[in-house]
Amino acid sequence: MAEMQAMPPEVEGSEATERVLQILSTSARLFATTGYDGTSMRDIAQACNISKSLLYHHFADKDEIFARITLGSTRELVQFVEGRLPEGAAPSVRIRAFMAATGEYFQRYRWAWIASTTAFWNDPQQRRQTERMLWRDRYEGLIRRLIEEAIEVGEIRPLDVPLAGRLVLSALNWMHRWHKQDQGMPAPEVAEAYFDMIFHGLKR
Amino acid sequence: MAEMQAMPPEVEGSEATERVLQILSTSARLFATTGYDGTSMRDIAQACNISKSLLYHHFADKDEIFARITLGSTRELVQFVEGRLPEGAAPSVRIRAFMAATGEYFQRYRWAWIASTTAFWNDPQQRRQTERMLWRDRYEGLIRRLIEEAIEVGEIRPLDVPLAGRLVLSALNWMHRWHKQDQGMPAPEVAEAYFDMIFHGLKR
DNA sequence: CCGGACCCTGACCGACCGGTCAACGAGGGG
DNA sequence: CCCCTCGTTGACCGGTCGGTCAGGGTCCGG
Repeated sequence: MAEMQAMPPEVEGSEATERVLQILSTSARLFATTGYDGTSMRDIAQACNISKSLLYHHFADKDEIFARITLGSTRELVQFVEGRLPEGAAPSVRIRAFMAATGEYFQRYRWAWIASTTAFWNDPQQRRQTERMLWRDRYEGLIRRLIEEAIEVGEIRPLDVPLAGRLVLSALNWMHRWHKQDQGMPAPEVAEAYFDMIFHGLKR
Repeated sequence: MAEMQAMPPEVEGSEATERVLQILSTSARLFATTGYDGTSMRDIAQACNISKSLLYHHFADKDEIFARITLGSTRELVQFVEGRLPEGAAPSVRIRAFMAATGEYFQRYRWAWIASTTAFWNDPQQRRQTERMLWRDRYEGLIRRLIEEAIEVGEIRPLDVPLAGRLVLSALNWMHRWHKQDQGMPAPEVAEAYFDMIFHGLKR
């Protein structure tokens, strides 16, 4: 179950030819492992076994490749997670599902996820990142709303909601720094273990 | 209290001239904001108002500047935190102090910290990072030992210690992605609030 | 058979990269 | 006075960067 795929479904332009998909998934892996500045167009072309010029036939420039990956990945993450929240369930159950779904998304689309979460968080000149930030805000807004609902129904004690949300997201967003593919606990289980620790507390 | 300083005390070589310190602190800020590959030696020289050649008079190459920052910062972090654990106190109190001290270190040496925590985590060719990794392991070993002690004395329920340690470190290591200087809650308070959430749990 | 659309290529561009080098001026000891 | 050290500089190096360009090959509709 839940094997790793190259890229999330880029439904948008519906112009996802094989070549374009190859370029995107290869670039995602390179961006994730060596960073944006550390990945040259020559590197990408070579890893795809195509000429550098062909990259510019399919994409306007390096930044467009990167933006496609990060924007697409972030948008899909939100929709993926939203689609996996059990409707009508208790808020705490939905928070747990939120975390597990994020873990599963990370496991599936590892490279795109890593490229995305490590990207330009402080770039003064927000390139094409504004739309991506909107999705990111929606993602963060979602976990905050779930926490608020849990407080309202009395499952969670009153506390600093933005900070609690950041605690949850920090645990998830830092996973790529230590979690290995096909080794140790699967990411969704890690996410659920995190939930249990955070929800019930470490205290005996 | 706890105002920000440029660089942690680089006692080591005792050759911390003003110029060297200026180069290190300026480089740390640049590396932290634009990354290693995104920061050129020309950028550093210009930001210091010196010639590029002078950088090579004080340092062998770009990598040495970076290694000095990350290694020095990591080593100092461990010693800083170790020196702030109240001896004889209960393990949970020491865990709280561990987190608060890390928050304070982040606040003081912000740029060096960020450059350090975002550095080459997956570099295949470990440049001069091996010694730094030793300190990093010692830091992670420290929080794990504190958690184990808390379990032994019954303050914390039996659980996956490495995972609990990662939860704590994730919260701290992700702070730089959202915490702003001189705005909002000071970093040590954030760290303590994190501890309270994790230790007592969100559950009502 | 022609023409255009679509993939695809190698040669090439100016800019910038990390790093080197010879030399200069100031200061101090002999 | 000379000479040596030290902080400092601008000119320069080969190589790589992101990006451009003219054109080749192939397939398909007219």
